[in-house]
Amino acid sequence: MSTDVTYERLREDVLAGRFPAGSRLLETTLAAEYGVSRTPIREALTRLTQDGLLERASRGYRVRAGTAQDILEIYEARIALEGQASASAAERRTDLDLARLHHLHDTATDPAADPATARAANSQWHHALWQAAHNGTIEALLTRLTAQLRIYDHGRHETPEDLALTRDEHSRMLHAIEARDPAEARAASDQHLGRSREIRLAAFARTTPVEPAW
Amino acid sequence: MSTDVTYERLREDVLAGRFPAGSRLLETTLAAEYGVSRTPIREALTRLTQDGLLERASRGYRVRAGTAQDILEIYEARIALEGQASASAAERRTDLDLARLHHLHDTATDPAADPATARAANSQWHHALWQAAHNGTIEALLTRLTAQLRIYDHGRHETPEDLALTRDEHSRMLHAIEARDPAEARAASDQHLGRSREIRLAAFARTTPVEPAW
DNA sequence: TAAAGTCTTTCTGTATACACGCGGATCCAG
DNA sequence: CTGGATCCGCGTGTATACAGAAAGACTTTA
Repeated sequence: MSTDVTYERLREDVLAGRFPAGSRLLETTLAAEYGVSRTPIREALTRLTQDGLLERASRGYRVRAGTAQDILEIYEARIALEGQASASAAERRTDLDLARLHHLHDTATDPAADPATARAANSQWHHALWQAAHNGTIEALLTRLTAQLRIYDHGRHETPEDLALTRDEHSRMLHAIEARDPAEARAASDQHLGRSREIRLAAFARTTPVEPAW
Repeated sequence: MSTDVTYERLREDVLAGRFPAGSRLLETTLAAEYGVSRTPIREALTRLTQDGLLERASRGYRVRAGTAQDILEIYEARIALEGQASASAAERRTDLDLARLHHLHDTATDPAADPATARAANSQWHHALWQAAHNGTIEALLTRLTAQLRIYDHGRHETPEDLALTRDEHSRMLHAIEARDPAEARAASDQHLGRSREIRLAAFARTTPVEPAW
């Protein structure tokens, strides 16, 4: 019962940026901190390493310090996979998938919603899209890749213009999927994610000094 | 020293089909079999599960029994990623990358080579292609996906016509990469993998009864 | 004062112990 | 003979013990 819970907790803490950049994650320390033995901690750490969220250090582990190059790599993979997922969704979506996408899209674009809610809805919208592709393999890969991207997101926040663009691009993808037009869905996905990549790169450039201290 | 070695050994044994289909992999049994304690076995099993090679059973683990649906899913992901990798390789390949690809291609197409050597060279050729894309993320994902496909390959063997077609398709990809033509490289990759998928599906249909016994 | 070597401390890797839980087998009843 | 309940054994989950290795500090020497 403890190992899965521990994994989830540790994962949340990593993704929420609760570990100072560059700090060492030690099995012994974490075991005491989470009130379990080293065994579940060990398993959680290896899983998180395989998820690409942590990396081994000389003594323990550390949160993976991403480079701009990593962002480019991850996006190249994500664009390829999510483009395919969008095309597949256009071909294989059920009416229920479509209703889900519409609902989340409406939630995200509700002018009365606060930014946090809108952001969560946008994130869930992507998940719903992957589900609509009816390919569990691709869905799992995309879940992993976007989790890796979240590491770069600490302290980032969208501007209203970003949100408006996101809304329009999601809208274009949604219409293509509704119309069962795979090529258009893929093109819309590529456009959306290409812009998303630029935003993340810009945010990264803004927050990262030219020459890291280490 | 033991855990990585154990993981490699176990992985090889799984991929080589040394565990009877549907048989249970038990920590205790494997620990005795490999002459180590349960701890390294545990870690190897969780990693292999995350690799998509094993799945949990009620008591232990079992080699993932793949369905035709799984093959289609994996190929959909692989085609998307390897198409992107081919395009990226066309853009970013170094002369060393190109030399590697040529060398392996020559080895694979050497009429004096035995089938096993040619097969190994073809497999290495794909690895070299992924490297030439200079995207470690995509390379890692493709490595995992093709490992999953190997589970379906037991007792499969290419016909001479397959090998000839593979040679021609690799050749087309190689020329596109050499000529730095991303679109052509992607198209050639799609064609190659699309045919590869059909071959695997046909082999699967041939070896799998319509209604499984379980 | 700086460099090199040693020593201590600490963390990991592996093994093992112990308890819980699930599954199968056996036995009883209908 | 079949359905169900109970009991036993095996395997996993978690904790812990122990040894080996590596990093850092301290000492010694040039």
